[in-house]
Amino acid sequence: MKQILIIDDDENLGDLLTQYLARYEMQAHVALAPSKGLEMIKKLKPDLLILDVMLPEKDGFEVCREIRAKSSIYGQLPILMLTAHAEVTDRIVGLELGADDYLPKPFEPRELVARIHNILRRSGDDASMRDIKPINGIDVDLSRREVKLDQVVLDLTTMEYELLILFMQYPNKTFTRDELMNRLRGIDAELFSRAVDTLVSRLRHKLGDTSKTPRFIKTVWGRGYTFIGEQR
Amino acid sequence: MKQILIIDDDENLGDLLTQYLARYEMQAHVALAPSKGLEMIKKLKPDLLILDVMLPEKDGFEVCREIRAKSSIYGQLPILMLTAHAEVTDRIVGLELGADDYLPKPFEPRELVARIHNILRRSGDDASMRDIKPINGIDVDLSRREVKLDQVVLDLTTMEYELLILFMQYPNKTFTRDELMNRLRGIDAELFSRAVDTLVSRLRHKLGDTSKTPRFIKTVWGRGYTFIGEQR
DNA sequence: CGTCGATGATAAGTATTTGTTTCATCTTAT
DNA sequence: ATAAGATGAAACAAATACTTATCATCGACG
Repeated sequence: MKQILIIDDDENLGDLLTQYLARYEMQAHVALAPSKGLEMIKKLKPDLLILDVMLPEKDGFEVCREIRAKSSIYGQLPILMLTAHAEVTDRIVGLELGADDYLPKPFEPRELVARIHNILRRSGDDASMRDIKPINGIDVDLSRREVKLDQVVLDLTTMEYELLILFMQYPNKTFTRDELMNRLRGIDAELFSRAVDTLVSRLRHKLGDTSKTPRFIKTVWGRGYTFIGEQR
Repeated sequence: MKQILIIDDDENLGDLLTQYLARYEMQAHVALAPSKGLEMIKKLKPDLLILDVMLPEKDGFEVCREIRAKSSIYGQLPILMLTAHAEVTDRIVGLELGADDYLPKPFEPRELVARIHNILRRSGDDASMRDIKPINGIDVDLSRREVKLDQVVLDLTTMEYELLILFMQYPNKTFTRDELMNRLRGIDAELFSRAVDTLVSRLRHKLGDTSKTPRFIKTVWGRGYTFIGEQR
């Protein structure tokens, strides 16, 4: 489980984030002050740091600079900064500070989760960054975001790609529509529409798959969908 | 048995829900006002809270916020909110409030039960999430919803799957047809229907079982059916 | 702004599952 | 052995869920 450290003096926000991230299999810890935070980094060895700009003692920029400066101590810890205003953002991400990403407050929680995943992926440490084994003729190159079916490159949309990745990470697992929606969009989505079905249908089509005699995606009637792994 | 607390000032709805949930092995309690509700949480330690948005004293959002804020008192109590209108829903589930799910009124009771199960499952507390021991060549992976018979994956329908799970949770227990009906469909089923027999027959067929010399499901004449555990 | 591609919603058509009926077969009690 | 009730399973009917074409909407991009 990913360990996330949050340095933010807003205790309430910290709690909420902790709770929210828990749903995505991330364990969050909160430090209310930078000094405490730096201490915790050494102990916890978190996988990612969420850093507020507005802090007591010294501001987030300072903290970020310090961490980057002392990389021998803190390593290449990925950092996501929370900015109060959008204007300053330019400087944050660039060389000057070395943060990996930023997010202006107020933000959508799912947006945060998306960014976290992004950063972890870039830093090559995310579970979703594990290589994906070729299955049944489908070959995925995560770093290039390229999918080949029987040596032919497929042109997939974002959703289609994400869905395929998700499926291939858990071959033979039956996903309910809720699960798929949640994993793809980060929150509990509306169930009233056939959005998932449509998406699956589109992906199937590009994979040259048929619902009747599926080569890849099997419909589990009354439950959801399953990506067929190697059969034995 | 799961304890569900309902905070809703509509006494009628509360009664109906209580009754309905009872069929699904959930004991519901109703609090008509938030203050009373918070009190009852402490006493009852419910497994889940159903929270109406429209309430006297203060609205459901307030209550939700309060519960989340005082997690030291209320713990990580899962919350399902009932919203009068669908528009606000985005904010409910997200970080801002920390509810686990929402359901716009009016809703189908079935839908409610489904959501409750979802939430309880996510919070890792659902009985249906328990592992099932392999018995006599049948291996069930609940998280994947996968059933293997002698290493071969079986293709079961929802009802067949549910029936098998139920059987395997209580090997050697003789279920009457009523019991099976009630457990599988959650309602008092008509006693003159042979639906259970048909279902058992179909499951047997997929298991390669025969009623005469049963390997798995034994008919207890005049009573019901028994799933055969390990024999010694 | 207007276009284009991606995604969401809707609905008609189709497929699958599940319930019911029926009848052959089986069990048990006379 | 026979009758009465119970069960098994096939065939049919009803309920339910899925597929996909089509249209609407949204956001990115020029």
